[in-house]
Amino acid sequence: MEDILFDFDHDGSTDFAFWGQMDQNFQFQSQLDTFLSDCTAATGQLSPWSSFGCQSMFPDAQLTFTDLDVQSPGASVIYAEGESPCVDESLDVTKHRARRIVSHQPYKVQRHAANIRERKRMLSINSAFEELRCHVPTFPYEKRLSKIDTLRLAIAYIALLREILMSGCDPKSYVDECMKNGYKNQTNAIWNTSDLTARLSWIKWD
DNA sequence: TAGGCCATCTGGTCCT
DNA sequence: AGGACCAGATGGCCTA
Repeated sequence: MEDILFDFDHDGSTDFAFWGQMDQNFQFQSQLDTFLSDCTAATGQLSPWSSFGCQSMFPDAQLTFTDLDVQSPGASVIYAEGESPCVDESLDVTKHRARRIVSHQPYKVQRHAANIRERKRMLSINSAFEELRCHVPTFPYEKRLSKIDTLRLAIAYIALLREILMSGCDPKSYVDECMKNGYKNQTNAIWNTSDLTARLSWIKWD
């Protein structure tokens, strides 16, 4: 489980923070869309996201309207020029806090949003890798290919398929021939050709 | 325990 | 201006 923190500054005067325990296996994809759209829709009022969406995403989460530096774990506070932490409990404290937070909250909000977009982007890249893994030949007992191995094997596989096409031979007999005699047109092959042809031998060609 | 792989955060740059 | 893309840094997990 990982501690996470979301903080917001909607209209420059209101500030609230959210944090809770997040399961590492949390399925982001669908939730991210909701999160981003709710962030966009958020106004000075308590948003649907804060009261409902968060709780559905993070069952044991806490939602508070509070001063970030007091309650949020690990949150850093940037003080405005000439300011220092104040212990006065007057109304000025509220203004002081608001001004202090305003100075850095917009950046943090943008950064959180950018982080989420980046995570979403990486998810789409990873799903593409998963799809690619399904299209490259692997041994039944082989462990999951890494990203770099997936790319290299895919390159070698495409090259070999091109060779098969150019040769006009029966694919299976071409692979058998490669197994026996080695792959003749191997150039700059990062992926070991015998590995590739051995993988291809597992393919049911008919 | 070192090295490989991966997810995430972050700041910079480019593009729309 | 905001989002997409990218690469570097960092830390966690797993395996030899």
